Amino acid sequence: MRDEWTVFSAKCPSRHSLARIANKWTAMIVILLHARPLRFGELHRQVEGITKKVLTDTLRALERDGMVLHLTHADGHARYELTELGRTLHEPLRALQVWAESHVEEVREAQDRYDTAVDDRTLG
Amino acid sequence: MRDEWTVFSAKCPSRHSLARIANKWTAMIVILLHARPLRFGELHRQVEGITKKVLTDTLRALERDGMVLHLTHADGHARYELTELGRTLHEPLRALQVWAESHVEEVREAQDRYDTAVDDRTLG
DNA sequence: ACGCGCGGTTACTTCAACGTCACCACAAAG
DNA sequence: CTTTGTGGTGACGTTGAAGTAACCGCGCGT
Repeated sequence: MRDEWTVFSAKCPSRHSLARIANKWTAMIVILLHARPLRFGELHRQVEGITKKVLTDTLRALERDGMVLHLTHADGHARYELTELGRTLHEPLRALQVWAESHVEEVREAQDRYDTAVDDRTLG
Repeated sequence: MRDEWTVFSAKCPSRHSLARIANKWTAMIVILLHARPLRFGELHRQVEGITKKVLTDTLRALERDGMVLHLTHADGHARYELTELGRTLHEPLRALQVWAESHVEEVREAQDRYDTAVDDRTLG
């Protein structure tokens, strides 16, 4: 491998990490787990639209990459929680959420402009 | 739509924005374009492993969402560049790159631990 | 005039993500 | 001891994202 070990080189391991964290499900799960450990069903309800399968797959992937732990608590229930490593992800991912929510209008307007421009071109 | 207008509600438009920006190709393109406007071929060479099709698709999507412009410069060549809106994305996405590149080792170790733990379980 | 590289587009294929549904172990409630 | 809810797993099908390859108009060099 050459010196520059960046996400821009296809085979650099950081490319895999980037793909894992630059992902909407990862972002939502990490943000929720940052507040407190959650049970499977709690996550499933809070992340609207995710299926049980995708939720389990994502949680397993996050466990494998060392961002999430699955631990049985004192009350006998298992909960998912962030590892040290996972905690360091919260700030950057939370920034994405903030961006997405605070620029909704600008994005919608841009889409409208783009779509009517395309319509004008195709319809003459 | 109810009051809470967050990425966690499936039909909130911010969910679409989150999906667009929480994406490895988006991240790489925005980071590169932040330095300076680039031509198609320059982007294609710098984002290793991306195909022309995926690159065009991603650029069109970013144009539509108001993050990127496609402008012909004084030298007669068209270049892609960030809009005002697109510039505001650089910092959060750059943070993802930094994270990915600086935690390569920790992630690799976690994967090793996870995989050997799974092996131990399945192989007895 | 001719080939060549650039910046795509298009048609078709492949593959990974995701959805659906059935099922299961376990625990608590009735 | 049946029923209900939780927390999954696994098989299977579908969709959408991405890969492949061929092609094309344009400008540039020769």
